[in-house]
Amino acid sequence: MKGYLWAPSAATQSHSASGGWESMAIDAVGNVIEFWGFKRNQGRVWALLYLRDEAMTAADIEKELELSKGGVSMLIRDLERWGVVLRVRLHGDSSWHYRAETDLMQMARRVIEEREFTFIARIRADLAEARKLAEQDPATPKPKIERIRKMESVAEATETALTIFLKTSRFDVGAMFERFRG
Amino acid sequence: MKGYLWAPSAATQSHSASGGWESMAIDAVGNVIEFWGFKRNQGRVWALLYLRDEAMTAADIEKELELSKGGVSMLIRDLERWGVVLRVRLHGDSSWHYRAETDLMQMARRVIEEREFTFIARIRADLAEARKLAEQDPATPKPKIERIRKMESVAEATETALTIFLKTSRFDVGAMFERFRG
DNA sequence: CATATAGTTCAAGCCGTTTTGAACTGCATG
DNA sequence: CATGCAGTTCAAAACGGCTTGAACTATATG
Repeated sequence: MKGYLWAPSAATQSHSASGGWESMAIDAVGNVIEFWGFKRNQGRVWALLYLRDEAMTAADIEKELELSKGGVSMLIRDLERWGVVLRVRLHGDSSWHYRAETDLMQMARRVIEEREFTFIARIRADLAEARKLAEQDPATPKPKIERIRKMESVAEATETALTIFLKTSRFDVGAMFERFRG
Repeated sequence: MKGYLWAPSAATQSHSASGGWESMAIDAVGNVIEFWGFKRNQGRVWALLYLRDEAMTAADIEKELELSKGGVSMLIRDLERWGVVLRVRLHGDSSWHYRAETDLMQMARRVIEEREFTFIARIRADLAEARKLAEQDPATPKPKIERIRKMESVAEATETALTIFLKTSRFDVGAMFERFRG
């Protein structure tokens, strides 16, 4: 959620990728994924592998996406850890090849789930703690405590939004309805 | 959506604000708001004014939050522009005083609405354009076009999620149901 | 085992964003 | 109209995250 300044759309063309449209699509995925709080290039690597639908070497990726050796290594490590890229050994070749595995959305959901929820939970805890302390001090005026409570509700709303957000990314619409039924 | 590394919770204590709990609450708000893609200190300034529930001068804010003169000026300008902080002239005093106005959520929704939607719309347009070009080239294999389409659906899902997310922040649950009814 | 090539690590550099602080503007007051 | 204080502006500094590339490790091959 930080992307709000933008280079002209058609600007990033011609790289080394086949058609201009291929890198256009790849960059687009990079942008969505960055929006979700991941690195742009993680999205680009995944998109390249997914689009090509073939096992590529790190050297290939490095060349196509104009990234550094070390960078590719780290990006792939992340993607592997998240299970969206698979490392395969190809018949006679001595080097590793990489292949896009699952849908990106799945991994985005999983990672955001563990990452952002702890984050929001921490904020909520801090606010709860602050309110507890405020309540303990008899000098604190009642309305002030009420305002802290209001602030807590902002954090709660954020958490709710995030929950729904993740549920949606799972396309599990049913579960979302349940939330408002109980 | 980029906050995932964190300093110890109890660390930021004791500033100059009255109780430790006050700055704890203020920082918490700063963190939520940063999560939504705004500046941490925009959230902190708003939170201070909201918690105190009184009109404060820029100098007060500067002191309480340990910010620079210039910084406070710019932060307040932003908050004013968004309509969450109001500038008032107090009886005999020659300087301006500032007061928290609306609920933060409202402004977050408004700003995100205009900012993030254009962002996602642009990504979708790029992907659509890429697919169009791919389709025009007869050499492009059908499955590849299908994969671009799949990528488009990721962007679409993101947009949907964002919509629901904003609707939720408006607590307009009814409208959200409509979305899946039509 | 020597050599070559693939892959990893991490300190240093780069780059975009935020903050600072000094110069400046505007305004009220004596 | 000189003085002082509130508020603004903006270039430079600080900060933080990402990427680079050189040194290093691991692995395959003759």
